[in-house]
Amino acid sequence: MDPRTKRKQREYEARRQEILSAAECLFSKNGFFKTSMAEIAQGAQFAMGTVYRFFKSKEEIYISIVEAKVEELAELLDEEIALVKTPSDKIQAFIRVKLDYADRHRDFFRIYVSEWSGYEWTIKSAFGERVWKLYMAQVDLVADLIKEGIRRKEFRKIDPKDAALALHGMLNSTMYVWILQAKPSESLIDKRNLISTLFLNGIQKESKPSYIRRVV
Amino acid sequence: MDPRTKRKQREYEARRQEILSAAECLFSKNGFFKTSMAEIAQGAQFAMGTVYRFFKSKEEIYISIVEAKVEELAELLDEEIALVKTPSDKIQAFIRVKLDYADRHRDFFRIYVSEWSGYEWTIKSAFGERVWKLYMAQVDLVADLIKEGIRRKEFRKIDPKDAALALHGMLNSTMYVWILQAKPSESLIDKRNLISTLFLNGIQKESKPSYIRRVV
Amino acid sequence: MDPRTKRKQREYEARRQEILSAAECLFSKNGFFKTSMAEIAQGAQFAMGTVYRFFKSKEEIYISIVEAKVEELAELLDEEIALVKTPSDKIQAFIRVKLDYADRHRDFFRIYVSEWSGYEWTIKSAFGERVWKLYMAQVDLVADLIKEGIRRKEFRKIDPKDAALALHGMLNSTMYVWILQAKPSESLIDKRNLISTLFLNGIQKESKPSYIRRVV
Amino acid sequence: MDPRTKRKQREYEARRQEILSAAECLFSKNGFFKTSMAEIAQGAQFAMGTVYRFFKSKEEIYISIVEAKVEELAELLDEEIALVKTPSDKIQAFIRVKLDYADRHRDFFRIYVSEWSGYEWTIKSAFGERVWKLYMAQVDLVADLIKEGIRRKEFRKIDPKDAALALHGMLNSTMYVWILQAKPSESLIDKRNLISTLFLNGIQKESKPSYIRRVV
DNA sequence: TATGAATGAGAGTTCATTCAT
DNA sequence: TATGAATGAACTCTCATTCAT
Repeated sequence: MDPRTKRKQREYEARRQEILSAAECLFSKNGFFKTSMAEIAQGAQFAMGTVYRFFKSKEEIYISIVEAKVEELAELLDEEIALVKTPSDKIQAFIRVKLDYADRHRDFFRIYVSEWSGYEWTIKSAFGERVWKLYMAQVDLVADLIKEGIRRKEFRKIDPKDAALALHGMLNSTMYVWILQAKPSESLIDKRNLISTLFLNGIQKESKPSYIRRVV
Repeated sequence: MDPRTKRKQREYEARRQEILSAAECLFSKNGFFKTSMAEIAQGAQFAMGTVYRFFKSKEEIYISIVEAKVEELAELLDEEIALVKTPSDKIQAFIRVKLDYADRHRDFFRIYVSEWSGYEWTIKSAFGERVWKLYMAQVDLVADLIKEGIRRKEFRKIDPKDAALALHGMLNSTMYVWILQAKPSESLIDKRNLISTLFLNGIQKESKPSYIRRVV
Repeated sequence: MDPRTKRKQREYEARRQEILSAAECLFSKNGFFKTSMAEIAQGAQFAMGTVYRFFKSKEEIYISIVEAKVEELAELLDEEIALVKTPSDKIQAFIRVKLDYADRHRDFFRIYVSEWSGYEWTIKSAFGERVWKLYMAQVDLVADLIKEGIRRKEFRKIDPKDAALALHGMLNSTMYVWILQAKPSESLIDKRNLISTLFLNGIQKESKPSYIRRVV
Repeated sequence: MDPRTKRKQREYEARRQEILSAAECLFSKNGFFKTSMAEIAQGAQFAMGTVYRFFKSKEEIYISIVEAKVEELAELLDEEIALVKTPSDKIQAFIRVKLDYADRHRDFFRIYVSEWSGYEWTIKSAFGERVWKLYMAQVDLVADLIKEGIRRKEFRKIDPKDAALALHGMLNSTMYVWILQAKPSESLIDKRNLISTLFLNGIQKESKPSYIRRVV
């Protein structure tokens, strides 16, 4: 490819990222509705018209932020889950990676949790649908792990989707309250053992000795 | 009391309710920001000025809806929990009552879940604080039940608040997805056994035979 | 006349006065536009509908206040001016009575000055015209005194109307600044000698020894 | 400076002036409260949002009009007063310049007089304070001239501030009535001699032959 | 291509006035 | 006659989006 074109593409991407960064910070602080395009443009050091060259609406910026991060998270989850064998271990990895990611992207997770259960009703668009699908893909990922666990007789016969949803909720509410605390007394990652234990004990066969590997 | 005054009070309350009803429906459908006072007034069949005789701002309407319902739910929870003895049974009652209430107040729970995890950042006011406290009171209620269970050696030694939060999340995400389905294939109350089993197995002592009473 | 009818009339007048009193106080404090009918009604201890039985609009209340007081002042001026003989003395009496009246009706004079030169452009009605005529009648009263003084060769040949207007302005600005002071260091009546001296010296024949009687 | 930037500044200033002009006309005709932002925008041939790019509130427009003109007048007064020597001449210059300015800025003086004595009670803000100070600076300017006249034994021993206030009032009421006349039979400047004579005779030492220079 | 001034519909809120009780 | 709840037009101000430069 023409190196000139390449450089242009790189620059384009860089500008796009700057806008997303500025917007992420503002959305996280003030919410979607109380953040204005003027603020986003100023935060990204661009004129408003320029912002509109990259995103056709405020809504699209919002969706793009969520999409990018959720995709990144999805990849991370896939990678880490692939490293271990048993469904139990995979679920533990899932929990660990997700909490860790939230720990490191606090700003974004403010938006994430909010989107997951708050804005969905106010942002109805093709994009909203796409984000929703990404979310549900995460739930389905866990559901599949549970299904495999049931097949292996490690887990009890429960509805995999419902159980996956429950795990999602446990993680979300935990993250939510952690985010609200101005100075979290403890790292979010410390909640990992509680959630792992709680969830795995909850779905494992009663007979099976509940052994949760403690990760240091 | 003067019967005339009484009737007036009744009428006042009736009108107030009509406004709250209309607003609840609209907030539930479109969210707080995309619902206008003009829509609320029209929905309640009143002039805008009339709405302002009952509520001094849009925010107050919102808060009133949440507060009233959350308080009602809190009372229901208290009552039902008092009817059974053991922490396990009380937690099961908690889950049942909450899912049942959501089943019967679908519109409101759209707002409830939204508020619980999305709204806090955009509306911070004395009212917002009050609602937040009501939410946390529910979490604390469960935390106390868990504490008691731990004291009785029925539950494992876990952080009661964190566990309570996890249960809250499980319920919320379950309700959330159920609400999003236009025509729920099954009643929300059917999820009760899954969540009860999952959560109680999760927190109970491993030695103890996990016995979840099936409620018919 | 039927004594019953009489009592009714007395009561009617009493109610009317209560409304005017409350309104005067409020207009004086907050101005015409920032005073609401609800406040006036509440201040007079009546329902809003009742206020409208006595005055057909907020504007009419405003005008009525001004009219009543200006008429009272006009009568006082006539009486006091009649007690002395020379144009000089009459003018001094005019100044004294007006300042004294302002001293005693501070609230009203806030409105008076305001009306005299502020609100006229915002309140255009038949009533506004009437108040304007009352004001100008006061100017004409002084103009006539000056005319008489000129005829008697006590005053110089100047335009009586213009001179009268000038006196009006001197009084107004003096009263205005006095009213604005939260705690006037001195009584408004103390300004009398300055204004009398200034104005009479200004219009008297140069040859004539300027003798201003000092009133104790 | 970059010529492009310069042109932009010029255009910005031009637009700002257009808004101020339209507002001045409307405020003068209908008063502050009965003039709506929609009318101002329409009068200036702009969209409402555009008006708000230049002024952050209706109040700020109002204040800006008054401030700009009062400052211009203040400069004119300073200049003209500096051209003559004696306090008497300076006071005459003051009167002449002010009447002349009113003659040429009729619309504004409607607002000026109104503000001077009617507005203070309804708009109390940092801006209002500023305008009030500008007004009082004019009074103080005259007060200083009178003080100097007293020191030179040209004027009688009177309170300089009170006398200055009286002059202000004479000018205001004269201007006010002139403004109210739809088609003034005579130019406002013709009142100059009356006011000068009246005021200077009023404050000059009796012994001193009253010599008022007639300006052609 | 980048700009940011201009747009104008629409927001929440107020309040003089009316009228059923 | 007295009430005060109801009205709804009008208010000030915001901001996502467009487009001439």
